[in-house]
Amino acid sequence: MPGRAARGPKRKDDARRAIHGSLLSQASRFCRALAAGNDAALARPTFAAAADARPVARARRASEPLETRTRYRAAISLHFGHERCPRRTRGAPMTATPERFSCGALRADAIGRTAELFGWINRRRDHGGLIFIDLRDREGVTQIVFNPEHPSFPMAEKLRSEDVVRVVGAVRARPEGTENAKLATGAVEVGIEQLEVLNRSEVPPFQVNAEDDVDESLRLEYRYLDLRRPRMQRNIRLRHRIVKAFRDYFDERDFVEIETPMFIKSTPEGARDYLVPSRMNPGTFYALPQSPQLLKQICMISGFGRYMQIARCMRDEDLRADRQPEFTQLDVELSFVTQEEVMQMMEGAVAHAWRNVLGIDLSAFPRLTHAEALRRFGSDKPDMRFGLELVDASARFVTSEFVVFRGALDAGGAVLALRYPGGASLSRRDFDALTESAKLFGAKGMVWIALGADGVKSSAQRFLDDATVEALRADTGAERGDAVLLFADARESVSSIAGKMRLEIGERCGLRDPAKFSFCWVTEFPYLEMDEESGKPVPAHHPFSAPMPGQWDLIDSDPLAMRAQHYDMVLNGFELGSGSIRIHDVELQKRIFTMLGMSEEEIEDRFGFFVRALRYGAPPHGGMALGIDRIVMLACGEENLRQVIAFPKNQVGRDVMMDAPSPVPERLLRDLYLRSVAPSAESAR
RNA sequence: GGCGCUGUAGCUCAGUUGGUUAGAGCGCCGCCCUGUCACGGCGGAGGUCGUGGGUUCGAGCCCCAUCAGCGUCGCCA
Repeated sequence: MPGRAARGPKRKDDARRAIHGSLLSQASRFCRALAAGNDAALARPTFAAAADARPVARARRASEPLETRTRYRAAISLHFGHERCPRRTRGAPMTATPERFSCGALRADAIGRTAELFGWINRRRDHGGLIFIDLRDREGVTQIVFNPEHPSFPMAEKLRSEDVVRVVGAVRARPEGTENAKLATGAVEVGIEQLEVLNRSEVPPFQVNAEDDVDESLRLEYRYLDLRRPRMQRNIRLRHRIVKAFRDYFDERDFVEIETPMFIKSTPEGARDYLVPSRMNPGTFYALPQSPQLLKQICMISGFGRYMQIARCMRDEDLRADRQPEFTQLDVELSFVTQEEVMQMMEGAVAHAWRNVLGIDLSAFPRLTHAEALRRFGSDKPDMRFGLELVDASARFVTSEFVVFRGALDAGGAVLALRYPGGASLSRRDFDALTESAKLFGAKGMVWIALGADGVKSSAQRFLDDATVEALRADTGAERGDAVLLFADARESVSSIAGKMRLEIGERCGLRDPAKFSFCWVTEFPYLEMDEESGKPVPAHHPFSAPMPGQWDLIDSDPLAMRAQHYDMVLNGFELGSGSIRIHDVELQKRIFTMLGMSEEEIEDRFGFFVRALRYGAPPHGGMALGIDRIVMLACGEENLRQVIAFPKNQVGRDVMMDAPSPVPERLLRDLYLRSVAPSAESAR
């Protein structure tokens, strides 16, 4: 017995190492190809062939600024997707013969064996006297051949796309010259022996076997068909492996995954809550968690020391491409840690996932302070994939006669300059359009300077002397053929405008490469910010973060100058998540609440349970939460979260497959002591 | 709540200055085809041009309103 116990784990370790090793070698091949820009190795051959046959589709794709995104997706598909050689062949043989195979598993070495395959009809090629079927399952596609002499031939003539069948047949080499190099299983085919139709499919509303873009609400309505397609199979599987990598990483470091409740107390701060009425407690409501923030802090007070959870969170706010009403966080909290230790731990987790899932070794994340991020990039979530940093050109215009700039400067504002590589080739009309997009970001205007080969042109020519132009050129690092854009306004708004224009320029210049991953940390966030509505200071994030050491004294003298022990992880211009060292001192916590304008009673009512917990030996602690959906979205090269969530909501929070939310019978409302006052379908009629 | 884009066949899309019977590719249906693999060939069915109103001799096209989808600003401690 002791012997067996000792052998078990060891075997498991060996297996893990073996899998690990094979992944790493796959991954490094992938990375080498990416780095070498080896399109031949990266592009899906079927995709390339499709593009040739469809000039219209090809032209549309070529006109996309992010054509590289498609290339990247195709590349990861090769390694994680539908046509990948299966990592594990599931399902050992049920009997001696036939052996069960997945549709992506058959290779030359299976020739001569009898295979049993289950799958969907991907495509039927009927030659009258000979029928080929591409049978598809989650692993790939295998060609089945029906000869007219075989009794199943008439059945094969009736097979249609998405019918579900069981097939038994002999694995054999394809006749010489008919091998298909585009297919992993292209060397072999299965000669039919038995065909069993397990289920029929109606004609699907869109083609499951094509990579075409289909209207997204139709995809959502028939999500099960959409999920059958290689792209979504790949995304959801990649998601699983990233989540598993996180769980493994934290498990190896003695973290405990603790499930926190979905029905909790509404703490009316921050986002709008989703509410759940309580039948057993008339007139009262649970809230669904916006995050397990207080619960994970209480886990620290409970002495768990190292907590993690793949946590579902819900926020009832308007949606965006990168915001769903329910989403998933990698939630982490540790006791007795410094900010530095939390950051190292989280950076390690992400590096672990990238190495093990994507096969990419990340170097240490650069760090910048909040102030620095705003100054250099005009954003607290800078896209560090490219330079084109903002340049403060205020000093160049202090004596300028240009009223617009002088006005902004005299009012304490700033003039910011931005290099536009290759921008000199733009026409006046192009610059006008660019100015319009700047105005959409809130700019009052934009001055452009084109450093063309035939001289300098500008929208503010007569206010710019040669020395100023030369100075701006030197400041921004612009070269002949580039343009320099100038914006002037109050410091905060001009920074944000120029920051958004920087992204626009980066996009136009193809610098936002989805295959490039530029992580960074942003630190030293302001503790408080001025709420424009109320004119009162409010926490820039949440009221449980601790200020930077030694800054408590500022709370009375200069509260807005306080910095928090708060840090954000940023990837390619997306905020992946934030964390902080928390307040563990009950008096300090109450002082924050009080400063936010809460009375003693309100504190007790909303946070009494938490304040009480802090009194009983709460350890110093801190942590972080990362948005899994966004991480997976970027890892998949996708542009919106719906592509990495199996069953997402649309922009108004509807599940169009289930048709939720929906009205409920009056009786259910009565049980909950509820009455709807919404303008109902009835009253509308 | 504001702004922008989109809405034409089952799907993806064209549709000229407002002018006869609204087109293409894919899919679907039928027939033919023994080495295809986005098979091929021939034939066919399929349309409330999102909806309502207006202008006009005449509207897919112009105007107004409205609905839906997406994007975005506000919002998201």
